[in-house]
Amino acid sequence: MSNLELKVIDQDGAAAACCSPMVREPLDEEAAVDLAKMFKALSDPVRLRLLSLIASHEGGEACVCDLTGPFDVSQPTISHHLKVLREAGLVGSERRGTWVYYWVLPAALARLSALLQAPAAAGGSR
Amino acid sequence: MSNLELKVIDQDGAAAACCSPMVREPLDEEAAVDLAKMFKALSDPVRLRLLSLIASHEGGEACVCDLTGPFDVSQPTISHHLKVLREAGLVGSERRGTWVYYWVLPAALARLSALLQAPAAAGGSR
DNA sequence: TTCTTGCTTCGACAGATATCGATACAGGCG
DNA sequence: CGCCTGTATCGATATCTGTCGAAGCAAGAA
Repeated sequence: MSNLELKVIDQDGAAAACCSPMVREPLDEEAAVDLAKMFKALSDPVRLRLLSLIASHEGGEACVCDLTGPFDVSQPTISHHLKVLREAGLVGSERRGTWVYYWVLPAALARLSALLQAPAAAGGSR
Repeated sequence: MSNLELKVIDQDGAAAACCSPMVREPLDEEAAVDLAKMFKALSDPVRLRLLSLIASHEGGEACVCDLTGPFDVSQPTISHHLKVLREAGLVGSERRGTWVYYWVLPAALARLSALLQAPAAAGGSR
């Protein structure tokens, strides 16, 4: 295997530096509790789709009115899921006049992504 | 913000090929349901620690007897969490004589990691 | 065989979660 | 001001989840 270290490019100087892959060393309990909250926010199909809708929306943000259409659930339920995503630190939001806009916080996703970096060829699967 | 594009270094040419980042295009419902199951398996602190314990264990695998010690929960509970991880496709297991061994399935982690690849500077965070 | 050890399954229960309709709040428009 | 629209919160409820102790199963030892 190459001797290149995987380097995650430092985005806006944030995140990604904090978390080496979990497959390299055991997580301590405190970190596990923290990370589990974020994964829990991702553990619902509606929230996953909301997140991807927001992220892939033009300008990187979307108002709630753009988000209620594609789903079969009621508007209060969408609002609930957005709150969960917000409280998990995965999205930010702001009211602008009549509408409320949501956008993804990339550092949070990057943190989780880095954590799950698999060793692939490294350790061998068995 | 900088105009640098975030480039994620291609690690060992593996994974990351199957799933483009969710921030690029909306997830369809079927994929969301499937992925949500995996994230749900990661949404518990005990399971996160179990996974990292298994992955970082010598040889890339660990028997259940190695996994019960570090936790405050009962052994049946550990067994339950291992089952959840297994049914989510995140780990494999095999009985070898007296002991049962678990190992991480790197492709599954890689898939999730790729999905969460953030565009960072690309779209702009707001 | 019987005993012991390692692990899984079972049954129960407390607490969390997803969902809804109803209601409240915030802001723009007459 | 009153009304309408967009969004959040409330209260209720059915389902899911994490946890336990007890019991079951598998494999080696005596």
